[in-house]
Amino acid sequence: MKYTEAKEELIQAWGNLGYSWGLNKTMAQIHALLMVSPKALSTEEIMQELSISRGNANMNVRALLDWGIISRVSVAGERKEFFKSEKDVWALARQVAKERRKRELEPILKVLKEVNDVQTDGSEEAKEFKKVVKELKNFAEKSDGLLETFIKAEESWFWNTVLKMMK
Amino acid sequence: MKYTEAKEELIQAWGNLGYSWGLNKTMAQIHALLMVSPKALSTEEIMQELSISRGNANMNVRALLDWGIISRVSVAGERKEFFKSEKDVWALARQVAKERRKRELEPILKVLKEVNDVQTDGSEEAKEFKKVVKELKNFAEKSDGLLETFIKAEESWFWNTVLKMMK
DNA sequence: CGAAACTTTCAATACTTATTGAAAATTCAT
DNA sequence: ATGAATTTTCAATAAGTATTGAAAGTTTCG
Repeated sequence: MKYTEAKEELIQAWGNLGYSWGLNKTMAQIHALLMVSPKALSTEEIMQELSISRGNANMNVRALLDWGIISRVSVAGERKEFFKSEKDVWALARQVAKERRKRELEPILKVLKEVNDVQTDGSEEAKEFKKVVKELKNFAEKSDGLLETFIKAEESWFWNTVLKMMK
Repeated sequence: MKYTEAKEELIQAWGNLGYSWGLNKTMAQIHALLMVSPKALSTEEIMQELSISRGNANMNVRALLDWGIISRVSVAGERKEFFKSEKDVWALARQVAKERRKRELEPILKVLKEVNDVQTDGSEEAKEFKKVVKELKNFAEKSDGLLETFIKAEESWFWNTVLKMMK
């Protein structure tokens, strides 16, 4: 397989994966592009490589900056901005986990806490409801704890521990 | 807070969470409804409770059956089908992990393997590309292993191990 | 300051995905 | 086999999301 094809295919696949990680397709593709690029790229170059419009490039670059997984770079003698990706996959995963925790887990935890002290009228429905909420809350809290550990963990420590788990 | 409100809110919140787990909103809401219901529900009842059409209910119920997180139930003396959810949150999480592994991780692993033996023309771009692919592949494989362990694990063992990790 | 270089915004529009509801297909008791 | 009960399908359409591109805004430098 030739390099250009391979690059194309990787960007495509990364686009799909990123999508299921909660990014959108273009966001994930820009990210993939910056991942495999040895130098920082300008908006122009991103537009070119992915055949997307200026507006699209701009919006998604900013979203990536928001998520904290790419950063701005100044190039001496150049007026325009360049962007580079965090290349450490581990750091990237942590960042994504952090964002998703904030965006997804926290809201449901809030609801579960609220809903937990519902007034039970003694009906079977209400009893079942309470029971389920309690279990969900327990699970969500444990997951939250696990995620937090992951987010704060050092790479080597984490994988060592995980490897032990997997034995 | 009253029970009916609480139920409403939980279904809503679960809908959102489910969505970010890769289900769609209605799928997740049907699931939430079945989770909190002490008895199995018919398509009619699902339509009623969530104010959705027959077709929509049918399609999403089937998708949930496909994912293996709800099941059919026969009720003596009734001709129509009833559905109930797996209520064990843990089993549910495992099932979702399994599906997502199949749908998301496996395809990217395939691409990474393909793309891994690209012919490097010696350019800096190609070298960087190879390096990044290698790292991604390594990460994806480790994640895959971890997921597999999770999918196969017993609940108590898993949380015990995780709790140790979190110390 | 003035104007070229560059970035951001956003209304219009294209594209994608979800939903409806009625018709077709299936199931099942008689 | 018949037909009532039930489930499934699917074309039409609604709703949601992403993308464009040109205009407005900002920055930088002579």
